Amino acid sequence: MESRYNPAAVEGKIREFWEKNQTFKFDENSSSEVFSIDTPPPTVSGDIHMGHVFSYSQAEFIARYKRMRGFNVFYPFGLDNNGLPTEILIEKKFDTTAEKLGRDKFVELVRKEIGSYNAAYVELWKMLGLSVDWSLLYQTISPDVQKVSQKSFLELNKIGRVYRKEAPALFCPKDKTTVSQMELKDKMLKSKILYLKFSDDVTIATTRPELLPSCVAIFVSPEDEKHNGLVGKEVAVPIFGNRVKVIADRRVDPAFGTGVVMCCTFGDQTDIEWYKAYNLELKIIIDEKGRMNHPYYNGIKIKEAREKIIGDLKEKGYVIKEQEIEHSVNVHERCDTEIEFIVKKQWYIRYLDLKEKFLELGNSVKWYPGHMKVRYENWVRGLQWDWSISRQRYFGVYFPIWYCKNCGEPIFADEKDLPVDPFVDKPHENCSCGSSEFEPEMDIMDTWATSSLTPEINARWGIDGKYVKKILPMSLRAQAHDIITFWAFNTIVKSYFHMNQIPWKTIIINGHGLDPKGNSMHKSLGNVILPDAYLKKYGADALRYWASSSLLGEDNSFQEKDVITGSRLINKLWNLSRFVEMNCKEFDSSKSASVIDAWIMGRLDRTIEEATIRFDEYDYFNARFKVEELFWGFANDYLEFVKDRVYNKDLKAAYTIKFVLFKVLKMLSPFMPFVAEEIYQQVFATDQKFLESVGEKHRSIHSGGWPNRIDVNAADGKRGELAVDAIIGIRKKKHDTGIALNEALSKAVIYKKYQEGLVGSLDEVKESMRVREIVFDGEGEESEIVKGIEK
RNA sequence: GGAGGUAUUGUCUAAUGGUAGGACGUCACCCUUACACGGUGAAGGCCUGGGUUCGAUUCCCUGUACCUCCACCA
Repeated sequence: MESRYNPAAVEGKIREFWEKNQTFKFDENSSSEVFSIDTPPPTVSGDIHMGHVFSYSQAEFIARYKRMRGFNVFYPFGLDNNGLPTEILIEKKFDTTAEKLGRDKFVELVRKEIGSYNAAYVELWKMLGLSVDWSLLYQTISPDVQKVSQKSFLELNKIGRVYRKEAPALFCPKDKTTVSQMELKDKMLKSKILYLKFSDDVTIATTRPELLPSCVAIFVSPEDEKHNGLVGKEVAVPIFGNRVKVIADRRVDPAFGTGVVMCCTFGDQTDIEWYKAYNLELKIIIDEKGRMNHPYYNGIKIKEAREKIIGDLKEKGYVIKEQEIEHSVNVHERCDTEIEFIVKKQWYIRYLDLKEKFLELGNSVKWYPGHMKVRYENWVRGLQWDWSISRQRYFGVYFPIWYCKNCGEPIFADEKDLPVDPFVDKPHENCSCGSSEFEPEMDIMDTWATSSLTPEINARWGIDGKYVKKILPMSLRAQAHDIITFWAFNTIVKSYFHMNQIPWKTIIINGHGLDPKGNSMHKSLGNVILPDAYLKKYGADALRYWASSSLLGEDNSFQEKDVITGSRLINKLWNLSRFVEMNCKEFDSSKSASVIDAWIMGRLDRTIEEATIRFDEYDYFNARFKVEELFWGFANDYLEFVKDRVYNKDLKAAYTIKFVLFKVLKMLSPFMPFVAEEIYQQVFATDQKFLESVGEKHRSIHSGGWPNRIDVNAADGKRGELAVDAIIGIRKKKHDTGIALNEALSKAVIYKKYQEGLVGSLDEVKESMRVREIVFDGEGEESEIVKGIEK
């Protein structure tokens, strides 16, 4: 072995070794129980940062553990490269927009460009040592996945779960697309609130004066005595002069503004509720390009419209008061643009009637940590809308639909033709009205409509179906907590509709990797930390060590020192292995009589038990913690105590060291797979005699052989503990009196009460600390063992 | 406004109904034939206020702070 561990060189070599041996290949013919893992396909929209490293590593520890436990692990990977994020990526790169290029050219450009991003992504994940079966790689934009997604849509249509409806939709004027509830965030914005005089007794405070032409009613609170008298009357809208009714509704807060609200179609969600509840008129004044289409404005932009009408209102004396306020508004999370409402025909998935069912399904999945289920339940209970899946964008999965140019009827594609591109393909038959002229559905599907199908995609449902029976429901879903409400939820929805079962038996929810100050990493904050430099400097194992440094579900800030700690552990493991290579070539695997050997074996046994229990609960952190605890005791105490025995050709001590290292290496290998594999190959794989003694037969350390409990002599182990305490006591005395640890002592004095307990292990204590004679004298304090030492 | 989570030394993070372990940093000592990318040792901590208990950092309640999600914001 090299005297120094070189992660960069070793990791490359080991990756090749795994690839050549197909170590992580899912074995289709195996009779072993399958463990299938559903992992998030990362959005291909920018760089992979430490946050990704953090969460993906955590699922990976489980994959490696399960594989070693003998499961036939199905561990696929996906790339989410359709939809808006991908479009924005390419638009930025070429400083253009889809609108400028036109649909066809734009889609072609994205398709061409996306390949290089994919490759870079996969490369980095490989560098990090994800034990994925890369032959199972999927992309959400691939024809196969489009097929699955379109099939899902057709199936939902068959069972009456999709419908098309003209409905108010959240709309982003900048991206020119409808967005879902999920894509909104709050933002504090400075704004003006105007107090507008509608009549002598009606003054309305509004931040959206430009919506005045779409004012269809006025609302007051039923408890508002000041304005109660107005209910039922009609009031004229300033400038436009049309008369609108005053209605009482409890959604009005009499204390806000003037206590009187105008309802415009639409300014916010309450407007929509009122519109529905009171069957109000619909006045659309913002078009799909985000421009005002009311004649008064003549096609100008929303912000310009606001300026224009404020000027007009002031001029005509309608403005009583004007205030600067700061209020939070709904903005599109990707571009920070204020959200508008438009009315449009959209495809929806109808599921509001199934809340109870979804709660029940959520209950049949095991959640780790358990409290994450509550978030899911809150989301389901609070659902108010069906799922809108239409997006007015270009690059994504197309709806498999055409509309008859004559009668407008939608024509659904045939399942056997999937995937279809409605812009290129045509229906096989004429419309029932006789027309043969069709136009394609212009919209694409919401990306979640596709990524909610990852279990079905992995199972190749609708492709060749080859894994449907083998892997569904999947054993495990791993994801972060921020997308419980859509990814986890929507996946459950789709699995229920298509498979009538839960998508996975267990879900683990990881936290976020944060920046060193504890803030989440965002490009806009400029605090994104990329793994590349750290990967180069410390290696993948050390980064993975950081990723395993907090409990499942907890956030953890990235600290370089944690990576350094990981590389210290790696270094120690390496050097200890070198010791074994140099000194433990010869060994005797028969039972040792040493109580100190029994002590370390006892600790090893307990560690195996605990690490196994922890891992089975997806508590990788404490599994690692227990093993590490044992390892440092093994390296700094046990090895130091028995070194002299090994130098003096004690072959049983040599075997004990080799044995413990072997088991520790196995248990650390899910966390630091590269160095573990390298040591396994160099020290153990070629040692036939040792492999036979432990019954090991795996080519790779990761292929199997998670340690089983070992047979230990508990009584000897207990005596060993006292001997170790005595040794540590002498070591401390040596330190306190300034005697070097390797210096010989003529005598050590141990308190009398320990005499009995040390019968049979005195020689080992003497040998470890190089003491010629041990005598017993004195009573001593509670926890003290050693009274004194003499040179 | 609602829901969930978190609060441990200078920093990051565990465990625990009987005053807390590790890492980095700090200090002291040691180049002991695997490792100075090392070893031995030291100093340093349980957010506030209640309650349960013989005893609480740990359980319960309250407050405060922070994080996440949801709703609202005329």
